[in-house]
Amino acid sequence: MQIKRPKGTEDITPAQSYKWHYVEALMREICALNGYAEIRTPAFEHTELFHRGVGETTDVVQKEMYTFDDKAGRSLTLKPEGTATAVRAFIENGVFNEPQPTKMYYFTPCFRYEKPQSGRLREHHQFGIEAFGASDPSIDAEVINIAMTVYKRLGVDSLKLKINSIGCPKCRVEYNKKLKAFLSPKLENLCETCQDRFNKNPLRIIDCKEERCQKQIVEIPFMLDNICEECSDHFDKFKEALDLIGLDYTVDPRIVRGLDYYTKTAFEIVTDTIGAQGTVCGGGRYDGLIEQIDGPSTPGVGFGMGIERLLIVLEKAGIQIPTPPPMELFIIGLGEAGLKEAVRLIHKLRDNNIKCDKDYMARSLKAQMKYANKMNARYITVIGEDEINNNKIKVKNMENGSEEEIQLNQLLEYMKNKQQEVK
RNA sequence: GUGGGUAUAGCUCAGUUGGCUAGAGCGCCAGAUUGUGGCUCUGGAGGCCACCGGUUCAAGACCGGUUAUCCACCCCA
Repeated sequence: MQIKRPKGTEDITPAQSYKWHYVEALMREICALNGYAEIRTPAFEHTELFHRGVGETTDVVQKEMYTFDDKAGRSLTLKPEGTATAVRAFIENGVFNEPQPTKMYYFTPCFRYEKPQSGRLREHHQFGIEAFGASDPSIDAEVINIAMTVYKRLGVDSLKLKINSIGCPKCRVEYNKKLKAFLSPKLENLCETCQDRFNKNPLRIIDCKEERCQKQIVEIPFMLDNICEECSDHFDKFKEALDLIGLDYTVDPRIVRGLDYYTKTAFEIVTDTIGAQGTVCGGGRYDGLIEQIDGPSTPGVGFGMGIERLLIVLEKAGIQIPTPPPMELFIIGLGEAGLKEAVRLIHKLRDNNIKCDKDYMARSLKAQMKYANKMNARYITVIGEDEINNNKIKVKNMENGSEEEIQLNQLLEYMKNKQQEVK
């Protein structure tokens, strides 16, 4: 039986990887511009990190984690998301001793044991950023702007930004009371999951898609209408900052993120072009998280952006990612002497940053021409006995078919000039 | 975890009410008088028709199971 890739995973083949390079390079550029530096962290962590960081009541922790014991009996878990790890590394490496805020980004695989569908994998990749140490609402807006800028620069302008405030622990206590008071008379009309949510995390009931639940909660009090003065003030200034940047948004009191650590700002960037899984970026503020996992009391805000979903958005929008630059020169060696000269030359040219190649398949001249054409080589040259003896070669422009005769020992200079012309 | 769709060449797919030596396009390889690509033409390689069992004289087609994959729910990026 042929071995196949595990369910919900994807291979990124050489013919596809340039797309990843392109979007990652763009993300790095935008991060650098905004003062965010990369952090690289392990793909797995002690399981406890996610129990404490992501939250016991979340679906992610309850049923989606890839957890296993290593040979010494430690419980480890493949990262289901990026923020908890970033926070752990921030604390562990004492990064809070450096000038604040700490602004960083990462690319990471994330693993969740889910049933795959369009835009949903068991291993997916996230581009994420986190800003630690600042509670200023303008940094919430900065974080979101980075996400929006990535898409904007790629040519996507059809996305919608939805924002909400889900309060802080202080106002949430009051709100939960209010929620429960509202819900308890309707409790038996709610679905099973919501009845469970009622005790563990009533806020999530707002998010339920069950029709019977939606019917019951049309007049449910929203967190947004019940946040404390501090949170309300933060939300106002946050919106103001979005306005100053010029970002369009809609306030959606229904946004409740699925991870427990969020406070105040919560946001989603959504599209309706890629199927049911339309959230292309999600994030928010998590002012209690760092303390929660034994770090100094430090506010934070960040997002995760799914790279696979981003690529689907681009594909659906018909946006072409630029292909890598073509080969400058393909050298066709003929005869023993010509083949040797081809080997010598391609390495000499490569040492001088000329992208070039030769045949390795013992192909005929014609077949090599065809191959060079398929590789989109800009120039080709044929080198055999005569060329070597006379020190003269013809370099052919593959775009227009024209040929120029030059001296063999001038090939490097000739190609350098051609390279200059392009730039 | 629940529901529905689909499994035939590297890729995209045909295969008529069960009757083949299982096909096409693209891609790959080779050639079209021996040192010049793209277009065209010719040829070739490549399939246990997902797997296991059943019905039948006969199964790629029908039935059952398994697995994989796609889509949706839940949830999320």
